[in-house]
This record gives sequence, C-alpha cells and structure tokens, in this order.
Amino acid sequence: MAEPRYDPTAIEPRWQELWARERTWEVGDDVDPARKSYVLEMLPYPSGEPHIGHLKTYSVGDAVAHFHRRTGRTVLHPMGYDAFGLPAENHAIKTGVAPRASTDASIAAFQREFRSWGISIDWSREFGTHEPRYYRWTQWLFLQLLSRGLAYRREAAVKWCPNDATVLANEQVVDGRCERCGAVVEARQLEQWFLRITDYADRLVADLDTIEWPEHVKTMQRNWIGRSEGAEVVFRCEALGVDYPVFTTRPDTLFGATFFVMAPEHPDVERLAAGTPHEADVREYVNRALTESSEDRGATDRPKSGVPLGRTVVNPVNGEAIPMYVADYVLMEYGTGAIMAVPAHDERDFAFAEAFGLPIRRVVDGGGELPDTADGPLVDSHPDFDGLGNREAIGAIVDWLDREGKGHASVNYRLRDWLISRQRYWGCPIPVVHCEACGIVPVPEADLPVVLPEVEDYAPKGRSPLAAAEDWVAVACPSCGGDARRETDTMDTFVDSSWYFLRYCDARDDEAAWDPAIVAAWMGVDQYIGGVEHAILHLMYARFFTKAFADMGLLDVQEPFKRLFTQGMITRDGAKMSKSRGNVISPATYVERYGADTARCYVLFIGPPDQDADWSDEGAEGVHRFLARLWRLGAESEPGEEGAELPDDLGEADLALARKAHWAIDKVTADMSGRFAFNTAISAVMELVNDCYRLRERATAETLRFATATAASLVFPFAPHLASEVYDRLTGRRVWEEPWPAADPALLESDTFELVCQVNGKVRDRVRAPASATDEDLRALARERPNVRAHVDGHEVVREIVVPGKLVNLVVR
RNA sequence: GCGGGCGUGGUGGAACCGGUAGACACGCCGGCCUUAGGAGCCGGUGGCCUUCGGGCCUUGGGGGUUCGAGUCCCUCCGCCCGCACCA
Repeated sequence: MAEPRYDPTAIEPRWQELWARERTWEVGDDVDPARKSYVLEMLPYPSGEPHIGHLKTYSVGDAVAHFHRRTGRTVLHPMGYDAFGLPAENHAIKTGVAPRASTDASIAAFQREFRSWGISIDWSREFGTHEPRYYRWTQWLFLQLLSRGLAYRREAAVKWCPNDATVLANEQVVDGRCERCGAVVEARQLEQWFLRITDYADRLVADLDTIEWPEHVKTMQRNWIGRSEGAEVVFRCEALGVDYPVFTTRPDTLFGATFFVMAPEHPDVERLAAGTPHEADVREYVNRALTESSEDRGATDRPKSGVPLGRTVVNPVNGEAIPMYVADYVLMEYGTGAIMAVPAHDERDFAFAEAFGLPIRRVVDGGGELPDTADGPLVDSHPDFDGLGNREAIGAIVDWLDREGKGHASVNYRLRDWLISRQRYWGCPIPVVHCEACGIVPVPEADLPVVLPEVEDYAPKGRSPLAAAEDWVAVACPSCGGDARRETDTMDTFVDSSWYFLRYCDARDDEAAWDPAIVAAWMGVDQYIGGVEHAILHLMYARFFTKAFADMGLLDVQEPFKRLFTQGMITRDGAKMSKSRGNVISPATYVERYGADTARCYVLFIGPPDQDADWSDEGAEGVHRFLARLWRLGAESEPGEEGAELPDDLGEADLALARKAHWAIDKVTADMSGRFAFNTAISAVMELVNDCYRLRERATAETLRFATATAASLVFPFAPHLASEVYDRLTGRRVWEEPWPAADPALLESDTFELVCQVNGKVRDRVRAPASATDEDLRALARERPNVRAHVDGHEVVREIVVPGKLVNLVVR
C-alpha cells in the first residue's frame, strides 16, 4: 500500500468550497465598533494575472485578518479592483480589445486566483471602480468637491506626457519623466481640472503625528508637502510702479540682499526688460530656458546662468535699490517666482554673485566662511537689530515689516494642487457640462452616473477620445436647456482609489456613496497593507479625501488608515521580477505544484515582511516539507473523542512536549501582536513540529494530539487549508471558530534553568540550576564548576554579578 | 548635498530591555530504511588550534563606555531607498 502523502490539491479545494458555500468571511453592518477590525490590503490594479507581490500582500493581510478574528474581533476584509487606467487603454490601442473586455477578463483571473489562495475575503462587498454603480458615486463626490470650491478649472502650466498624450499630476512626474512610460514630460499651458489639496497642506502634515505609519513614509510625505515658515516681503520696482512680493525663510538676512532674481517663466520679465539695453539678451535667455528639460535645468552642479533685466527694486528694510536679474535657478512653481538674493548666507545666491561679480554683504556672524548659513548675531544691519541672535531677529523683523505694510509672516508649500483631468478614454467621466450661456454646469445628481460611452477609437489625439463621441457630447444644458457639450476629460484613476475603502463599508448602497452611520462603525482602517511605491500618491490623496469628506460631515474620522504596513519586494536572483528578464515566478504555477499553503507560508517565512527578499525554490521546498510533516503527524495520530485536551498526569516527555506547545503559543502570539514577525512565528511552529517528531515515541497519544492540534491552530493564519484539515481530523472542530489559544503560565516556567557561568565576561561553563535558587546559591554553584575554578584559581575575585535565572559572572584580577 | 535604512556562517535569516551569537530554514556531510530514491526518519555542520579536558578568534573596519556590547556612544568604509537650485 502506498504511503499516505500530503496532497494539497485534494485538501485545498474542499475547504475553499466550504468557505464559499457558508459565506464564512462575510460580515454584516451591525458591528460593535469596540470589537471591530478593518483589515485592508491595497486594491489590485487588474492587469493580466496576479504576480508574486500580490501573493505576499494578501498573505500578510490574511494572516492579520485571521489573527484578529480569532482574538475576538469582527473583521471586515473586503476586495475590489482599481479597474480604470492607462495600461488597459494602451493595450486596446495595440490589440483592438476593448478596455472593458480586457479588464473584466483580468478581474476574473484575479478572482479565480484569490479564491485558490484561500484568502478570507467578504466577497459580498466586491466591486470594480469601472462599474457605473461605483463611479456614479465617484462623480457624486466630485460634485461635492466642486460645490465647495475644492474642485476647480484653471489654465496653468502643466506637465504633458507626449507619449501618453495626456497631462500628469506633479506626483506622476519623476526626474522630469512620466512615471508610467518614462517619456520626458513637456510644459504646456492648458485649462485643466484641479483639486484643492493645498487647502489641506497644514493638516496633512500635522496629522501625520496621529497615525502609526513607518517613519520613512511619514518623512516622504512631509518632504513632498514641503512646508516652510518664513515671510512674504514686498520689493518695489519704481520704474514700472509694480510691487514684487518674495517669499523668504530668512527675513533675518534682508539687510544682506544685494540683488533680486526672477524665474524665466515670470510673466513680467519681458515687460521689465523692454526698453533697456538688455531686452534682446533677456528674450534670448528666456527662450532658451523654456525649451530646456526640467531635468537638465534642475542639476545642482551646473554653473549659475542668468542676465540682468536692466531694472532695480527697492529693499524695503533699507531703501536700497538693488539690480534685477532673470536666472533659471529660480523656479516659477515655488513661492512667487522671484527671490531676494542674499549671497553671504545662501549657497546658490553666493554662486551667482561670484559668477556675476555682485557684492556680498555679511549680516549674520555665524562664525564660518562665506556663504555662512550658521546661526549667529546680526551685524551691519540696523541699530534696532544688530547684536540680536538671528533666530530672534526673524520675529522682530517680520513684526516691523508688518507694521510698515511691507510684508508679513507666511507659510509656503512645495505641494501643488492635484491636477485630475486626463485626456484619455478609460476613466471616470467628469460630470459637468459646458454651456455657452451658463459656463460650467454640474450634471444634476439625479442624472448620475454619466456613463462612459462605448467608442471605437481609443487613440489619444491631444484631446480625449470621448470628444469624438458626438452623440454623447452634445447635451442640453441642465441649467438653461440650451445646446451644451459634456466635459470630455476623464479623472485620474487615483481619484477612484482615494475613497474605495469607504465604499467597502457600505458597498451595496444604491441611495448614497455610503451611509455615514455604517462607515462610522467600520472606519478607520485598523491595518492597511501595501507597497511603499504608494507612499506619496495614493496615501496622500486618500488622506486628503478623508479630511475633505469629514469637513462635509460625511465622515467622523480625520485619517483613513490608522496603521500602515509597507511590505518589501520579492526579487529573483537579486533583481526585480520582469518578463524581459525572464525571472518571473507565477503564483498560479506554484500554487498548482505545491499548494497555496506552501506558497503563502513561504512568502511569509522568507524574511521580515517589510524587507525585500530573494525567492529561492529550495527555500520554498523546505516550507513544503514542514507542512507535509505536520500533515503526517495529523494523519498518523488517532482522532480524539472531542477536542484535544492535555491529560492531567504528565510524564517527562509529555511535560517537555506540553511545555514546547505552550512556548510556541506564547511566541506566535507575541510575534503577531503589534509586530509582523511572521517569519519567526512560523519558525516557532516548526520547532514545535520538530519536537513532536523527536518525542513521539515517548509521549502519550493524548499529549501528541494536543501538540499537533496546537501546531495546526497556530499555523492557521498562514496555511489555513492544511490547518483546518489537521485540526478537523484531530478534534472534529473548525479551527477558525476556535478562540486563539492561550499559553498556560504554569507551563511556560520550568523548575530548573541553565545557569551560564562566566569569568571576566567569558562563558566557561553551564550547569542546570533550580529556579528557586538564591543569588548566593547560584554564586556557590558557579564557583564549584571545574572549568570555572581553572580560570579563577590563583586570582582574586573582585566582583560577582548575578543575573537571576540567567548567569553568574565572576570578575577576577 | 539633505533625510531615512542597512551591513551577522557557504545562503535566507534569529537574537524584543546590554546578559549563552548563529533559533528556524536552505545547502553540505554522515547514518538508518529501501530493489532503488531526487521520498521519509535520525544525527552533524561559524573559523583556526587541540594533549579531546579544552583554548583562541568571530556580528563591515577602528576606537570608547561597561563586570559584560551584534545591541549604547564616537569615527571611518560599503550598500540600498527617498528628496534634491524649494529661496
């Protein structure tokens, strides 16, 4: 007869079918907010099939969800799809397959695989963001933002990707290139839709202190928002009679300003130079600067360039006329597009002054060489301020400016408003109508959703492909009834994913985006899990939406995600998996061969989940071997009457095994509570299984059954099918309905321990000592050890350190 | 340049408060079982030396604090990530 073998293909579908049939993981709306847990993994973008990164994300999330359930919480663990987006549309342009068709096919593949992984999802709440029943509410939320002035249309210099033929958000431009396709972005002057995220800049920075996120993610958001405190100071150009405000973080150095610089994009540059001998030079310089890529221009090491404007402005603190320049090191996007230059205390201004032979005047004595950015007392400034520490001088000078009407305290941000319109097809239509007579008119709520029409040609032509759908575009103005045209731009897909976690709470609501009472019970997300690549974009937009909706009275939380975990990447041979490298591991193939439990356990066992890890086939086999050993323990063990209780009378081997089981309970519980130490949790279960094998000849069947059932119970969050199978066989019970096991303190302690005997900090011997021994007993015990005596004899013991339960250290001279 | 992280056996990693460095796993070596095994079970495995008692060395390098340092402090080297002319 063939030896029985661990066969996941026989076990896994059986449990998956049971969970599906009984809707085991579905939860209702009547949740006790004190005992709820909302566990959420970032929703997948459905393209092709899931990859190994998805497996890791959902293995982590499912382990957390299971642990929370079994420790007494009602867990919301939903799933959906971020279904709009450029890849499906580009695929359509190449192959002719409609984006909806390819996206739905991919969603079907994701559903199939998630079920085959046995992830505990409440499928009743599932949706794709491309379904009208979802994007109807995306449009409704847009209209709420619009009615409060948080959505607006404005002409601005925007980033244009020539390859994708669409504008991009600032956040989607990396090193001057399109984050998606890598094409160098161009600047264009276009009228676009924006969301006023800058209104929330302060709160987005301040509230980072209220959430448990990895410090580096918070740092990235702080850097991105780039809050700096300073002052706005007005410099007047008498020749034109125009005031130019500048932003500075160093009002204490105002007396050291020796020139003034404007960005080439500044709208007044040409007007200023007109009629001066520099007119032609300025025009040429500006034209050159505008054609340069932002990446070349941004290089910090390039020499400073610029030309004089032939005009002066007056420094408000001392009435001095200083020369004006145009130079590309000043950026139009930041501050006011013009700066006061203080070469003595700013490295960039210093470099420019050196290159152009401009005066350099020290006004702060920081004690260093020029340019000196250190703190120190003010010098050569003004009798009222000289001698004052520069930090105090900031306040004093700003107060003075304010009184004189020449400036005021000010805060500046690097953050820009969020550009959300895209000239592409496969996205959520922006629900407004353009009317000659009435201007921009919101589509009435009753007419939502504005359904995305079917089109034939998805190719971008610099305007949205929707513009070609004449029947759809032509519409009666909702306000005056006259001829009007629909907005043909669609929304950035990040809008869709900025509120999906709210919709999950009340996913089938046809009357509203959500019922505030239901959302109040579930929100915020207790544990959010995903890749660090979303540290700025998605995570900041979602925070912005949450705050905006809270202000509208739709939510009672200020932050969407209380705790965030960012998982590391799984690489292969040290490199990112990619089709072009040919090093891709397909989860589907792997699950087919070894089972979902092995695949899930391995991605958790491979290392600390927040770190990158390299995939190894041998390592995965080791995990498979472990699961097979546990399965065999279950298969060879006699099923118990009911449950698996520890007998009262324990022999030596029984006691050792019982202790190990309780040690494992304690270890796994600690590793899952607050930390994400799945790798060490799994290794603790491995130790328990190893001890079951070591002691199985000597321990009683009852103890062995208890230890095996405990191992199954503990491994359930990582390998749910196998755990259910083994636990069911041994106890006749459903492991997911069992409370998480509790370690018995009496079995965690032992009456003896191994005393480490050190001489001068070096380990010289070990001996078993009674737990009840006094410090004196332990000292005596250690001094008796032969190898300790060999190192002590002939020396004077000058000190004895005793760490109870651990060690004795004899210090000799 | 600024900010953050990391550096431990042949490999992935463990060591949570300063207290036995190397748990667990891979790989490798040996044994058992077997017609056979790439299955399974048991054992060994940081390096050097050894009179087989044990000794010395070892957590990127150097220094320090301490009875005791992978862990704390200083310094240097290397790697990774984010930001980068932001006034």
